[in-house]
Amino acid sequence: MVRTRFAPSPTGFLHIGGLRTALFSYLFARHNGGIFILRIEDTDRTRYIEEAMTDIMESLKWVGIEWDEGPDIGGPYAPYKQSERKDIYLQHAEELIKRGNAYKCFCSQERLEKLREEQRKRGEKIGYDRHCRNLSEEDIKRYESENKPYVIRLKAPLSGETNFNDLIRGKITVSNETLDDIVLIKSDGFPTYHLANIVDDHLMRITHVIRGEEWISSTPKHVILYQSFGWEPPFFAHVPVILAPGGGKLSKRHGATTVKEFREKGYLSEAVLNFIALLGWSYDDKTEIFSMEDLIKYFTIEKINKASAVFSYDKLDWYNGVYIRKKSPEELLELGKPFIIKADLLTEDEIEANRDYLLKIIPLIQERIKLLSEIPEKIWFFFDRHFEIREKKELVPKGLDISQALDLLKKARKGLEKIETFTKDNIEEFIRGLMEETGFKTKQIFMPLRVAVTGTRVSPGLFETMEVLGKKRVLDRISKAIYYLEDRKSLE
RNA sequence: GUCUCCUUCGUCUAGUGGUUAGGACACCGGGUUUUCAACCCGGCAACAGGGGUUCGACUCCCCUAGGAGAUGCCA
Repeated sequence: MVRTRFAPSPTGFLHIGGLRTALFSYLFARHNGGIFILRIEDTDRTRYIEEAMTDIMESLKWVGIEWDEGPDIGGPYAPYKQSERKDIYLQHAEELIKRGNAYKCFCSQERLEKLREEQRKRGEKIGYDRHCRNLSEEDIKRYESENKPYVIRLKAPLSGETNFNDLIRGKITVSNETLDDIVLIKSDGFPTYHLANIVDDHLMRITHVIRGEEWISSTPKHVILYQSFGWEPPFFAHVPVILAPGGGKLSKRHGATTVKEFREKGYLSEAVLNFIALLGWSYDDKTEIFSMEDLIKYFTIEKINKASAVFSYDKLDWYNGVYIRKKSPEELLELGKPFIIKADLLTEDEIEANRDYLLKIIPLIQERIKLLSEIPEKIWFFFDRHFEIREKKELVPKGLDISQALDLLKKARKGLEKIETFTKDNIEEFIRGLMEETGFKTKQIFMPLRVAVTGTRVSPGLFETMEVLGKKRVLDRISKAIYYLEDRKSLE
């Protein structure tokens, strides 16, 4: 039985890179009918952020990643929060000391810093000098009786080499001389990532460790840890990182970085999911659109790329447009609601009261937006409370003068008024006729009407827009434009 | 500095010794058209460099360069 886990530390909101690592881990488990576990690695209380755990869970759920065991739902190997498992790690570290594979180190942090500084200065390999590795029994006893603070370190082999087989990169070998005696238990009694992670992965029967490539250089030490316990290590797969456009880490400077931010900017979860799945993984040479179901069906580790991928906001935007166009008006309205409210366009109650109207508006803008957050700016003019002719000058397009525009608007008002059933087909029939009658070019006739009715020169199709607005609004707005032009008689 | 990993169009990628090196995004051009989109058609554009191995290398090996990560009582 395949068992994978996502093991974030709650030091901030879930990053898009973390989401992808979680996704790959999740997909692998699901593809193989296995179990996916969420484990919170909160062993660094100095960086702990209260809201982080909630955010991580909400972000995962948002894209449809669901765990079978986790801190909120428990499971056969609970608890799934490392701060609640402190004793387990301590016991294991002591076990290692007994086996002669770990030792107490009484070196102060000051000494270690000084040591590193000197090593750097002399251009030597930087790392712990194993000062306490062979302390005599008496020294240890003495320090202990003095209550001197200590950490527990792993005794790494001094010679030979350690290797492991990475499912993505193949065999990775390091010379043991380059290894350090890593800290297992900190002086505050909390375990480090290395210990807690290995102990939990073993205890929780994790079969495949799928994590970011920043862990590659730690893995040999982890392998030694497994060996020291006499445990069989799991399979490892280190997935490439996501880079910012131009290289380097993805940061706020480039745009959204946390899942929460993407959500708030108006990205759809399907788009984010589809996009990140294809960042470092591919199915074939042509398929671009994948649902979660598709991903589960097709996902294999072999198709994960070795090289890191650069994040492309352009492509994400394209995906978002694709998924927005797939939505029904009802769904899109539901998704757009928070954005409409946030932009102060309508209140929650107003949205409900205008539900049918909005459902007719949505299809008109659906293929014109890439982000949900663009909805308010595309539909504002449908609401009288906000309506104004924003681009008044455009009432009189190039090639027409004011009196011609006025004449046109008046004729249009008159004709539109006569239309009994105000449908786009009937409107079109009339306006086409008006074109013939006046002899004006299409642009010259559409633009004054478009500006009068929608307030700006960019809008959805005129006939559909008019139909949705309804006869009364259309006529009122045309009248408004006429009064404006008559009043001015000139447009400076 | 040392160690490890990585390297196909601007970007995401397909490719597993013999291909006109394919697709997608972006970009450019055209079509449709009522503005903006959407849509359709077309175009631009890549095997980091140098050595090998081989009848033949994008594919295998080595070196160099570039990039990334690690080098923490952070994960």
